[in-house]
Amino acid sequence: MEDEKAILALAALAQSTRLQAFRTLVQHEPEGLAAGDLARALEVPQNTLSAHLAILSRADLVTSERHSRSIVYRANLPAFQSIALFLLQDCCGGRTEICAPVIESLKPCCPPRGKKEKLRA
Amino acid sequence: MEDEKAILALAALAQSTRLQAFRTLVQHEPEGLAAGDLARALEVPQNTLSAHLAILSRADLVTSERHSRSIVYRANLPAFQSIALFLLQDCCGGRTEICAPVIESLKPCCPPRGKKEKLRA
DNA sequence: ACGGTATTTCTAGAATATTCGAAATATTGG
DNA sequence: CCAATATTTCGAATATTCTAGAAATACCGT
Repeated sequence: MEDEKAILALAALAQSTRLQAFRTLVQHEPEGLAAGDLARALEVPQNTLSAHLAILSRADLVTSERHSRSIVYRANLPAFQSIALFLLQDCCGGRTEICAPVIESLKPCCPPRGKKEKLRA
Repeated sequence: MEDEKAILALAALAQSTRLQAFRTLVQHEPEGLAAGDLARALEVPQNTLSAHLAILSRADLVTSERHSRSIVYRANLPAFQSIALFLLQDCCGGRTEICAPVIESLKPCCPPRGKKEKLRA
């Protein structure tokens, strides 16, 4: 991932309405959420949200698909993973020991495979 | 980590000079780099870089310490880890299966330190 | 085709960000 | 204290972002 893409994505998430929107879309994976429903959920005018969704879309963090009258938005999880990876590798690239703690912290949240969901803690 | 802090950090990194600056500081851990040296390395006027460093600092992504005449900046790696964690957990919170691939991708980059070395809880 | 619904585009004002020269501030050595 | 060095603050020009009302566009059911 090139810097420009990463910057686009970071900037897209660096705004409260958009961060909330992305979060909400993640929670509604994989069904997605119509633009209007999302606007209602976030209590934001539809045209304002539309602008934010356009920014998230340009950053490739969300995808959209028309479903009859509505346009259903979905979080683009692979793209999001790429951003996270880019950030961490950017830092790991120089310093191997930096990411290990992050991985450790992540494990309880995301059992890499197999084990039952222990995450109810 | 609250949203506001995360947004501050994301916005701080969502700018090419600042992203470069942070990256460079990570590579110079743990010695750090004087503001002037960093400006020279990035080929940016000192006062311009100063403004960017102030933003990174306000976002808690870098720390600074005076060393005689120079002010030495360092990447705040724990804070950076928090951001990465925040982003990933934000997403993992709703969807457990999302982070696993990220962890997988991260492993080759950051061997979990063969030893059980429990990096400082 | 018409009326109703869903979403986006247009537009514009206010707020914020970026850049950098010039001036100001802090620190050290003599 | 003075001169030299390192960094930050100030000021101003330019550019971008955020917001939302109004208008336009796309779609569906009848």
